[in-house]
Amino acid sequence: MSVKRNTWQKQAVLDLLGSTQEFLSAQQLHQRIVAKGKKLGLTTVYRALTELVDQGVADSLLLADGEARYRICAPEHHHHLICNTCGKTVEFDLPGFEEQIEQIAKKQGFSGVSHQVELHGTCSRCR
Amino acid sequence: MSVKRNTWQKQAVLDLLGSTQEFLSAQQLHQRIVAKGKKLGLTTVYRALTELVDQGVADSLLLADGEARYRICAPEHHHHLICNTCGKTVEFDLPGFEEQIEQIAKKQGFSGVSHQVELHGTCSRCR
DNA sequence: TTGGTATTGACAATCATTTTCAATAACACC
DNA sequence: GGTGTTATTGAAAATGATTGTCAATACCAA
Repeated sequence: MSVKRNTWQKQAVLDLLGSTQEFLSAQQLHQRIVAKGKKLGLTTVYRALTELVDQGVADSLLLADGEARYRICAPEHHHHLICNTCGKTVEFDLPGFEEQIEQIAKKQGFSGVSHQVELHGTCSRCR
Repeated sequence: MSVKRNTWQKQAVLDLLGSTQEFLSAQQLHQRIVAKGKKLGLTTVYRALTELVDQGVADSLLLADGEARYRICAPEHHHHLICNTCGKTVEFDLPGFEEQIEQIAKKQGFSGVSHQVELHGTCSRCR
C-alpha cells in the first residue's frame, strides 16, 4: 500500500471542512477554496474528500438534489434529521437506541456492527 | 393542468412496487417488468415513478451508491441488518421507533419525513 | 368512431462523480 | 542541500443515473 503525502490541497479541504459544522458539497468546497485565491482542481477536492471519509475523519451523505455533502465527523455519534431541499441538519438523540441495536445484532450473531440512522424530510422553511 | 390517463405501463410499475415491501431502483423495476415479457422504456419507468411520488403514493430515497430507490408508502416498514462480507440480510423490528421518529420530526418542524435505518456488520458465518 | 392531447420511447443532453495519464511535487535517503 | 522514487495533481475524457426532446402512438370523452 502507498504512503500518504501531505499537500496544501488536502490541507485546504480539511481546514475548510473543519472550520464549519455544516455539510458542504465538493463543488462548494472547491468554489470557496478557489475564492480564497488558491487554485486547485475539482478532481482533487473529490479525492481529498474520499480520503477523509476512508480515514473516518469525515462523513458523507447524499441529498435529494443528487449532490453529496461532506462534514467533519462529530466526536460522538448522534443522528441526523436532514432537509431534502435546503440541507438544513438537526441532530437528535435516540435514548436507548444503541442498546436496542446491540441486542438485535447479538441475537442474529452479527459482530462489529455499525449503524446509520437518517431521517429525511422537509423543514418548516422549505415547506 | 392536464388530465392523467391510465396506461398499462404505469400500472405495471405500480403493481410491481405494490407487490413488495423493499425499495427498488428505477433500473430494477424496468428490468423486472421487461423480464415478464412486457416491453417498455426506462424513461417511462422514471416518469411513472415521478408521478407516484408527486401523488404521495410512493416514497423515494437516495442511497450512497447514487441510485434512487422507490417504495410504496407504508405506515410502517422494517429495517435491515446487512453482512459486509457476504451480503446476508436480516430484517428486524424496532418497537416504538416510528413513533419516536414522528415526535422528533414534529418537534423540529419537519414534514414528510422518511427514515432509513441500516446496520452493517459481519455475520457469524463470515466472522 | 373520431379528434384532441396525454403518453410513450429512442436518443440526445445534463450533471455529479470517477478514471486516465502525463507532468509535478513530497519526502526518505543520501 | 541534492536526488530518485512514487504519490499526487489537474485537464480532459469517461461513466452512470436521470431528464429533456420530439415525432409517433394510444387513451378516452363525446
